[in-house]
Amino acid sequence: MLKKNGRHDGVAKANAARDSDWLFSDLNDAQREAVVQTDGPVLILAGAGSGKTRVLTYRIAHVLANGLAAPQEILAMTFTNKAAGEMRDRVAKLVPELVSGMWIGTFHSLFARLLRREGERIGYPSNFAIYDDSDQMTLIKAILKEMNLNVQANPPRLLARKISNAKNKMLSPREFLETAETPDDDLAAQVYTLYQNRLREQNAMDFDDLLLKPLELFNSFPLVLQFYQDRFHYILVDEYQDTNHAQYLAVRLLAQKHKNICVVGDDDQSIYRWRGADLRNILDFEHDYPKCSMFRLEQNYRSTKNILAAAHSVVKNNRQRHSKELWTERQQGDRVMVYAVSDEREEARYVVNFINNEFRIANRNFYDFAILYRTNAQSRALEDALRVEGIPYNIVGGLRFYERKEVKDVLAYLRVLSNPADAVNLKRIINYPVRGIGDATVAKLEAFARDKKITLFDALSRAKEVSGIASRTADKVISLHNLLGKYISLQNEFSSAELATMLVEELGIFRFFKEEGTLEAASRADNVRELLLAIAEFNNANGRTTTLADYLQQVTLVSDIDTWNDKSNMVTLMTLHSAKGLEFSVVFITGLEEGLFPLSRSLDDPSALEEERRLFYVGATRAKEKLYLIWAKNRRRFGDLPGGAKSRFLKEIDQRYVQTNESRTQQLFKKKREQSIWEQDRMPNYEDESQEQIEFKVGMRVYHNKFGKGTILKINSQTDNVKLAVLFDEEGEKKLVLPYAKLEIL
DNA sequence: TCCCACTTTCTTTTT
DNA sequence: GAAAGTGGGA
Repeated sequence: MLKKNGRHDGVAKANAARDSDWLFSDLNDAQREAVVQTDGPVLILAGAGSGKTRVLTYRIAHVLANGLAAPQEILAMTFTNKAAGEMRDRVAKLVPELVSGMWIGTFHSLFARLLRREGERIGYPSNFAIYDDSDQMTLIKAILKEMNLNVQANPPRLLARKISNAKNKMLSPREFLETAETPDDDLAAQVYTLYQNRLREQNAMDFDDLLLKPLELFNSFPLVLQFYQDRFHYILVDEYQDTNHAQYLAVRLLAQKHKNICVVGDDDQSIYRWRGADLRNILDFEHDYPKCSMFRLEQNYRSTKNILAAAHSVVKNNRQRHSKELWTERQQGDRVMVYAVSDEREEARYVVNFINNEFRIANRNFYDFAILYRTNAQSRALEDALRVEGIPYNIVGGLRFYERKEVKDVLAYLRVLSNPADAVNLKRIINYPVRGIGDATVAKLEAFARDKKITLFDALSRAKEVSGIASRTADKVISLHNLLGKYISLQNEFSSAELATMLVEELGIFRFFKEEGTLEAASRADNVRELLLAIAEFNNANGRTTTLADYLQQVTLVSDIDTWNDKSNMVTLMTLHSAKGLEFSVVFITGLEEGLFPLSRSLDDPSALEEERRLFYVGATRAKEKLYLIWAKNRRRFGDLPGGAKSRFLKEIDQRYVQTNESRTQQLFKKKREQSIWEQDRMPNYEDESQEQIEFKVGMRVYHNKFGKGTILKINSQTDNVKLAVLFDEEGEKKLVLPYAKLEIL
């Protein structure tokens, strides 16, 4: 990404002239060749930081400026909305008058658009719902219940994964059932069958369906396929290494007529195998499109020589890759810093110190820094340290706004209004706010609906007919149906923002939070307010004609990175996965321990391990000037402290590019060992320092950084975790688990 | 049907 | 230490 260098200014001035100056002034030879080769299939192998987005956007601009195609004849697919938005903006800078009408977006959003237009043919009315992971999980749990199966013996998460894997292999429920080899798979196939039926009944699709249903549509309706084949003269795919089989097939079908398909990718940056991404799609491109042109972009404009060389020395250990090495004209730069620390808290303190140091020695801003980790759970200790130091930070991922309970509740109403067949969301709100319709009643209604072959929503209106539902309960059910029915018909008269506002008012949600009176309820109310604001904003940005379904789709298909604001001056914390495609002056990769990065689950699977290695490569190549790699000897995971071993990736780095500053504790340890070499080697036990459990006694005054001061009432040390009952002066009595509660003795 | 207290799980990564 | 799930009692 070359967003901040001055070269773009010249570009902005260029207009859509036939012979475009910018084509020559802004691109290197390889990039230019890739841009002007517009005919036929093109594979661009673009290394990290080699300007692949630039090539894609210039290619689109080139096609448009030279009249090779009209905007609506261009289809460009990415994986995140952020990437799509960036691409659109950059094309707009080059050829401002030619951008509207292009299909630029994520696979999921573009395919959803296609399905809203054409899905009716395969039985999906245009208002179909999109189920996210949690909807999916809710549905699977309901199915297990229906099948009288134990949730504990059959973890819904596992089933969801199996179903998704089957879908990614394009196996129908029947095919999956036929190929099932174990009883577990057999069961999964049965759940899959019901799951797919329920989705259809509820006019809903999950994320996988968004990619698969277009294929179903194309296969059943060749004329529809033909229409889109004719339409899209130029097709471009970003991050091609992350496409799965369905995406591969869809792209191939769409490109069949004009064959102007251009894919950009880097096999070294393929990190979504677990989501069905198939590396073969990029490795076999030449085979699939025999007459394709191939271009390699190997000049890196981002990182220093040291960073690039260090990253390469790791990734070259992978066997499944095109061999290649990036080069750069940039300076040698500092060596990559590798640090060993005692635990995650020290790790966080180190990061904070480094940030402060970088501020002193180099003239940096907060947005120059990124702290990367393998799992979201690692952010906590880092956040604590940043907060203590008063460093502004921004977390990408973690709890999303749209995943908060109160937000989901209101959204659930809107989703039912948009698609009344959506039983997953209807069940979510059927007793929210509490209106005396319990599980037993819902179960009877569901049975009735199934028996009469109607939707749950329609069953609500006939509650009186359901045997076993008391008359008073049936009245409540019917009044809910009336309420929903009223708003469903109001949809045509009011914008979705107005509708949502009226609904929240009528439900008395704010009143409900106010009565609760707690700080937490107030913040929940704020979140609902924010949601209403967001809906209004969406209406304003996209015009009043936008439907509720449009808004809900957008909400469901946003990713964490889409909402990240790279202009705010804050340190960014995020997972390595989220960091793909970004760049920062200074990058910290934390938690480089065997078992965490690479993750333990991948240790015995060579392909998975290679993917972890690519993830390391992706992380390291985000850095422009400085790269810090940190590992901790002890890290709290699952409550206990496994002795962490240094990640193999650290050992694989060519030491010529590395500077290792042993931590103070490690030096002490080394010194001690030298003094008494005959003594048994033992890692210092940091836990003993921080948790002198014997010190706590009943009656003692203590301090907790959330609850304040208090007195210990009771100590229960029978279990592994010592539990304390403490009477806090402000907050009253609380039960605390010692290893988690950071209690100080006063 | 609802509420509270207790237990269990969470830790891969995401459209 | 949070969130989600479970089970007993009102």
